[in-house]
Amino acid sequence: MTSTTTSGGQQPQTRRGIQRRDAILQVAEEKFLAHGMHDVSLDTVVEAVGGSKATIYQYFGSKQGLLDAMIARRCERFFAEMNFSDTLPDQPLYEVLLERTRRLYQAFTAPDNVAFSRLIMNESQRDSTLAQQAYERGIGRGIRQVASLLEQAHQRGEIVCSEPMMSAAMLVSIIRHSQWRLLVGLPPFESSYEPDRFFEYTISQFIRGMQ
Amino acid sequence: MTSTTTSGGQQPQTRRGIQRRDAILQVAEEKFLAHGMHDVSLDTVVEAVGGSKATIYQYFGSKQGLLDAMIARRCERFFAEMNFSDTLPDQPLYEVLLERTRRLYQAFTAPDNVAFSRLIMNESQRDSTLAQQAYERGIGRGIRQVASLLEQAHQRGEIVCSEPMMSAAMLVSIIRHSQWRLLVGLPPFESSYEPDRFFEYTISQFIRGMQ
DNA sequence: CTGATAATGTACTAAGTAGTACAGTATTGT
DNA sequence: ACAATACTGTACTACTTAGTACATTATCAG
Repeated sequence: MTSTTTSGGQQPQTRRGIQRRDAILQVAEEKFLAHGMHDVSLDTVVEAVGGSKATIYQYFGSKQGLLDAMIARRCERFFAEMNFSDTLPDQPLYEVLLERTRRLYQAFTAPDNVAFSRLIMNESQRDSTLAQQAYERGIGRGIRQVASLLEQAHQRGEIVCSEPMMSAAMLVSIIRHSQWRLLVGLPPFESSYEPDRFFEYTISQFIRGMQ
Repeated sequence: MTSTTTSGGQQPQTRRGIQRRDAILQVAEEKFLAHGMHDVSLDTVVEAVGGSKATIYQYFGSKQGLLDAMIARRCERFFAEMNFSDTLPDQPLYEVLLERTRRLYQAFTAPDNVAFSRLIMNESQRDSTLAQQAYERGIGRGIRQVASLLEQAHQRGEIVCSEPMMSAAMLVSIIRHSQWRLLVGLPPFESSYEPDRFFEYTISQFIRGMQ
């Protein structure tokens, strides 16, 4: 994850090779996210992308290597989405948290990211380091950023918050909860609330608890 | 899930058959939880439990049937653990919620149940009804019960809570969050808090938000 | 004890699939 | 244009594994 994707196979050397590698990753991502790694054979991938397995083994070394590369690629994109500020703007905390929560919610409940979470979680049984990094740079980062906002609001005197990480974890975990529901095919909230209504209510109560 | 486990294969007719069926389920459960269904072959199961595949197909019809029976069995046990009261005892709400939260936490973070959640989630890609039922009777039930407690506390005048389901979801989702962390091999909380300290802090803030 | 039925071990089949060898084809710098 | 090199299609192998056929052995009611 430090070096973009060196492990496994050789890097392509020609323009065509680069395009082929990208196309393979693209198709593999679709298939793996839709059906899970175990239920997608390399022959299926080859059939959809054209070419042959030789190319896949050339660039990725193994099926696992292909999955790893696909995961690394998706992580990059996802972590880029998560690039929020962690300095508290000059607005009421309520507005700031509402906006931040909405954005995190959007990111975590996008269908592709729901499927991606499932994949990551499955793979964590084989090797957990990947899932741990995805956690730290995904939801974990979201929590730390919210904690930072809370700490600044505390220093500003807007709230009293002795344990920003704990409070932030409480708030952000409701997003993960919605993701979990979507993962098993349920609507994102217990009753058929609109997200906005849920967040407005929740964040109100959350902030009132720190006053 | 309505009829205990009829689908798939034939029920055993002799005492020995019943014992064999149980032994197979026991071993399958261990293996499936530890490594995931795809990475455990029936030959592995047979090797561990003795006997032969013929017996498995006799009782369960297919590998999928064995998994389904194993899941049904675990669900029964898990749902029994979740059998908490939903009438508010004559104690401070803080005490009640703290106790309830501790218990839910115990249930959801027990290693077997963490592994079981992973299995359920994987299977939800193939057929989501099972995962949905597990959700509704597991964490969903926990949320509804907490909501009921909140509603009673509201009527008692101890708190103001216009949307008990929303508030309950906020509180209970932190337990699922810990489960998720354990699932990927991280410690259950962001920093190395003791569970009790985390819950005391969180529930205090949670209740203060409803006053 | 005995016949009927249930359980199970042996020995297979059939199918799918990860991974490879190698020859032929495209690409690219000069 | 022309090597040199990178790429890729064909055609395989080796292996795993879900599922089955059938003969043998255990169980049990009367």
